Amino acid sequence: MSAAPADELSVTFAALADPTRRAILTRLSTGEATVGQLAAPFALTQQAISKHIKVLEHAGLISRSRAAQARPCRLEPAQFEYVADWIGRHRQTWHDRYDRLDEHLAALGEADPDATEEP
Amino acid sequence: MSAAPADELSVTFAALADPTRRAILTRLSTGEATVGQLAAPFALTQQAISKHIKVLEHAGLISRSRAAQARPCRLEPAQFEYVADWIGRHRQTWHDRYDRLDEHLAALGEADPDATEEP
DNA sequence: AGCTTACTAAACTCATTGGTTGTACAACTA
DNA sequence: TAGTTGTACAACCAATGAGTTTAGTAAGCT
Repeated sequence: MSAAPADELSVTFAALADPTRRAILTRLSTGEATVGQLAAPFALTQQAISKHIKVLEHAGLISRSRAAQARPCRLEPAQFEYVADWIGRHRQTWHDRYDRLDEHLAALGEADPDATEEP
Repeated sequence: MSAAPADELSVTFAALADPTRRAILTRLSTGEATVGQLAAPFALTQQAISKHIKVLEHAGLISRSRAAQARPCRLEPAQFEYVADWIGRHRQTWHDRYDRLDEHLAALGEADPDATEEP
């Protein structure tokens, strides 16, 4: 049955949900690198890394240029902003609620039976 | 061959990589809700939602209590902080590099053929 | 006790994913 | 030109994931 037609956020989160790909991103945060350079630290075939890179590229997290035979990769920050934004909004909403709950608990701490509340 | 033994960050990102689950989280950011309440808006069986909830709980993004037969769910903010932190660090690193690259390009009045760099 | 409500568990599809090998191809090097 | 380097593509496989149906449990209602 399979799920949704792959919305952008899902694709991006899915791309981040793999330690190998996150390691690649971490490596790229120190500068551009070719597929071979990225593959070197891993006990995986170059083809496997190539696939991971394709996933990251498709998610918009990296982009690639061309330099002779090499295809150097670099981070694409806009997509990071995108996911950071989504997370941030949810975190914020929670904090808002938490603050209200805090007030509420503080109010209850006064042992005032008049304190009525609702969701 | 299957990859890693599911590190925490991977599990959490994977949990976020589904629009249904993100919708559930969005709903929960407006307050606690039971499985039935969470299932209502979706064209999915309640069992499917129950599975999604289990995934979110396993990822530490939500927690559940008990109220009669109901199992109300609520957001668990610590995990949001965790992923926000990871994203934030990478975004920051990139910004640092971008700044340096900027300086670098500015400093580069004329051609320097091999400007390779590393950590 | 029996019925209903709210949920969980198990068994089964089917599609996707992460990995492999083997091959191909384009761009440099000798 | 021939050989090497850097990468991609295709076919395949095992494991996971998202969904279903069918039961099963547990708490409240009458």
